[in-house]
Amino acid sequence: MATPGAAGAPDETWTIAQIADEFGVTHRAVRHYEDLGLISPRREGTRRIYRRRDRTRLALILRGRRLGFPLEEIRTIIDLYDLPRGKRSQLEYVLTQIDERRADLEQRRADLEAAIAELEAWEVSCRRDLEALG
Amino acid sequence: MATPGAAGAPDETWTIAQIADEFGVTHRAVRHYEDLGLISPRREGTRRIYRRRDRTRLALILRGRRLGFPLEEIRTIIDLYDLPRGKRSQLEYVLTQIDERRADLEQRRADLEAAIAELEAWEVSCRRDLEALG
DNA sequence: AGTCTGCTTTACGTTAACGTAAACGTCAAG
DNA sequence: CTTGACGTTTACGTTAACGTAAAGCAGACT
Repeated sequence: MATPGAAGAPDETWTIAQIADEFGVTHRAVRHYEDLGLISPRREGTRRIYRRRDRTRLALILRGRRLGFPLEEIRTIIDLYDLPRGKRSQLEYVLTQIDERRADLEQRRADLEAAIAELEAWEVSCRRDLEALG
Repeated sequence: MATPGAAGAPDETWTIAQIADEFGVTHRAVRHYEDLGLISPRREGTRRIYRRRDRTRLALILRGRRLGFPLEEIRTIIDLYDLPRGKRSQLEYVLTQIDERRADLEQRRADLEAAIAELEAWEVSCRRDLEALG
């Protein structure tokens, strides 16, 4: 679509404007993520070339951001994905990291559920008051 | 406990150090929330006096913060709690606000579930690799 | 009286996550 | 060949959410 070759080819590439547009962020933001080492697109001369792997990472970054994680923390998380997991010690390290992350996420989930439940109870009470008014 | 009167009395009060300590934040943070209008403790002379209502608000603030909401947004939310909900128009306004908030929270929940599911799948794959190593 | 502890205001400093110009390269179209 | 459209680096600006002095009051202890 963006480059020659069959649609959906595994070596499809995009420019910075294309992915920024597609993900709804600015080029500045994308370059910022690169400065912090969250993505590292290839270069064609001086131009940045984004591939599927970069898109995947960007999606992870944005989700992490929506969840309120600081970019530095997001970096350590997605870096874990690329860690060589051949040796036992590395696997065990990844597992402990996963546990930490999950504990964090579970805490967030608890907060979320509480907030949602509160909102719903509130809504019910509002609707009841409304009906009482005719 | 902190002031004369029976424990659990509805007019119990606390100093800034006490609530800051109890909620695990700094006095500076608490005063910052006040600067932004998120809490407004009574004064005894020049000293701030915190009551149950302030504690409730602080709890809401901190949960909002854990959820990654900006303080300004948190302010508009908890201000809604104190809105007079006598008239129909006010009730309807609150209901629309509740809907907006809930849509936001549902989005976050989706992100959260996705992240957790991903982590779990990853963990399974790691454990499988570990077993393969003996 | 002196000193400590706890609280106060005022105000500048800091970090994160970009925004926003400035100044320049480059390739295809007019 | 000049004009755009798009890309690049460098660097200062901005907002949020506090941190961190600095300097002073007020009641309790010694």
